[in-house]
Amino acid sequence: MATIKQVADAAHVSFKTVSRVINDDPNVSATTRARVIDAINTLGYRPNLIARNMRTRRSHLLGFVADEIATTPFAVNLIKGAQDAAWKRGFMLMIVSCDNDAARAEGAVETLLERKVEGVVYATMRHEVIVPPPHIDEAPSVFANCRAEDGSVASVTPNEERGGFEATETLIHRGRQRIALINLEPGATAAQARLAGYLRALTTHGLPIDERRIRNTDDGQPDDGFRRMDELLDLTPPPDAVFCANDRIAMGAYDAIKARGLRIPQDISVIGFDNQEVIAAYLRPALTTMALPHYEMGYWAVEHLLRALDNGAISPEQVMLPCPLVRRASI
Amino acid sequence: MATIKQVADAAHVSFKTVSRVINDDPNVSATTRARVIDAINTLGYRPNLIARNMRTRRSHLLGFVADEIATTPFAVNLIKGAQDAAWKRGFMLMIVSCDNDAARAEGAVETLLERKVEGVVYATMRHEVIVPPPHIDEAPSVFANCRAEDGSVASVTPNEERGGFEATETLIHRGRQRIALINLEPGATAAQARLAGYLRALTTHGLPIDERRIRNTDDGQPDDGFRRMDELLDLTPPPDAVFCANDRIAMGAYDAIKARGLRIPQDISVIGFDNQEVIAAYLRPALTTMALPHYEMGYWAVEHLLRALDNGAISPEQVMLPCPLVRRASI
DNA sequence: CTGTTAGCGCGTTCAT
DNA sequence: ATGAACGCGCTAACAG
Repeated sequence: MATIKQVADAAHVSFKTVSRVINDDPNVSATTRARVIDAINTLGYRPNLIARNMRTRRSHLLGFVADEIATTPFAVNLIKGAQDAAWKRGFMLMIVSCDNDAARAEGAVETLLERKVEGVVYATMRHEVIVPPPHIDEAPSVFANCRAEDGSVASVTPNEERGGFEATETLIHRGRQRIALINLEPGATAAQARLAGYLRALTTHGLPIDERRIRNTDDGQPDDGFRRMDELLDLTPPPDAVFCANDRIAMGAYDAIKARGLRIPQDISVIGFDNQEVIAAYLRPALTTMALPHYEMGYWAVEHLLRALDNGAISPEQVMLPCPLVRRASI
Repeated sequence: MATIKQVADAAHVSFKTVSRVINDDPNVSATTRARVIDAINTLGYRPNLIARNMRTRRSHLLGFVADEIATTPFAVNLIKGAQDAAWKRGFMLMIVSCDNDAARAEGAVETLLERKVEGVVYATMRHEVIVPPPHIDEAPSVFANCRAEDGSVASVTPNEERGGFEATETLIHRGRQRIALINLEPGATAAQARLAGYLRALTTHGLPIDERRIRNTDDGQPDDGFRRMDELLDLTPPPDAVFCANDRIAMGAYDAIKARGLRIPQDISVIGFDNQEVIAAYLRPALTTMALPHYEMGYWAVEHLLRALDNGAISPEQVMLPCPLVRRASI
């Protein structure tokens, strides 16, 4: 690999002049510049960013620590958003998944710090309240899709309550009156907020709250959705719409509805949550659902980090991003 | 951030001694070592890997370039496999997605090279034959889930033919005689091989090949699967099993089968391909399918890279990994 | 067992 | 407009 010095020799200038050319310093005559560029090309020279960063003490590197990266396809959008924001400013991401292993999380943060990342985003695959991994405070950091209990670290999370509200309101605007909710497993951070939004929508629109129409799942999976939907259909009168707190639940609900010979959306409207594409877009009829803003969260997290680097300080903002409605054919 | 020199001062030793302690050099007396470790801890010292790497000329960094990262959930397993293999050896991954943009791919490779990655894995989300991105040959590289037409670069891909063979054979062992195939869109690299495997299985087991039972899709999506399955069901006699060349096609086929009041697997067996979890595991009944070895490919790619670094040379092996059968309830 | 000197490839400071 | 000397934080090579 050619060095700056070899280029300098080839171009018969000092290596400092080469440095100037690389960094677009105007104080180089056109002819010298041309000669240097020529030498760069013939030698296939490539600046050594490691060396440069060591000197400038800026790595243009951001760490991205994910609690895990396997189960859901959400990671991908989070990363994509983060990367787009970083790439635009000439930053690169160093991504580590720690598979829900605290030791690995700590190790990841330490390694990233040793590699002189200028900031760290810590992302979880499920919306959660977390205790920050050790040492993460040694670099500017942002939590994506999760937040610290004490709000000490900047965070960006989905506005679940408003999502729940709008999902329910969409059903109400559709003219539905007996709207059921099949909620997530009670432990999930999002469960409470989505329920709260559901209740607020009913109240706001003067609809009665019927406890029998509200069900929890054990694990938020399709089998659960099937069973709960089946129970709801036994009610008299049965619901004319159902808000499934995630798309997998909706997937199971579809089967239960179809098994009774009912039609979606003519007999019953279904709305989901998460916009898990492979499910939502492919169900028959395609599922109307609330999208989780993963891409936007990743993007915001990195932008906030970059802003902090510009300003020399990071503000511990707690931002919530909307969950937009994705209209398909199920309501 | 404390430096090695500050630690040395605090411990009243030369900075070289600190260096020895950090690198587990045995030539340090126990008492000195203890004193140094003490200083390290009180100062919160963290070695600067940038500086170390500059000196040792080893970055312990691997580049991971993905053609895109958004549409399918496959990226995640590829990355996970790569990361696990890297982490085990103290390497980190620098991941870039270039969104099918050639310019971005070239830029990504250049940036990675400037950052002194010791090797690059280039991965595609769909099994493909590609022309290598420019400059990638400047570092040891491996293609994952794709290969160069001329075999000049090491590659690891799924054994699609054998997967197609085993999928079909599984159906045959189940006692099925009239096995249909709904294949991918004809342009897909995997389409030919999966078809070849299907044909070989029929031939091997002395079953006739009936052209009418072989259908292509336009885009490999559920709607397509629905239509093709519907056509197949019009045949006399209808197939008693169907090999869907991906799980999304199978998803559509399920709907077509159920719409006719037929039962899976009693009336007709369905086997898929890809093991796209959110679909395969959640369909009712759960879909038996062939898994794509994404994790394994990512793992192999990095291991091969690491082997090459150990050996000082990379061999352009063209490895194919098996697609294991995932038994569920649909056959 | 410990310390000294040199230098990795660059950018910064100052001189010319 | 160009160059020389210096140092970023660390390890290698050698000395003691």
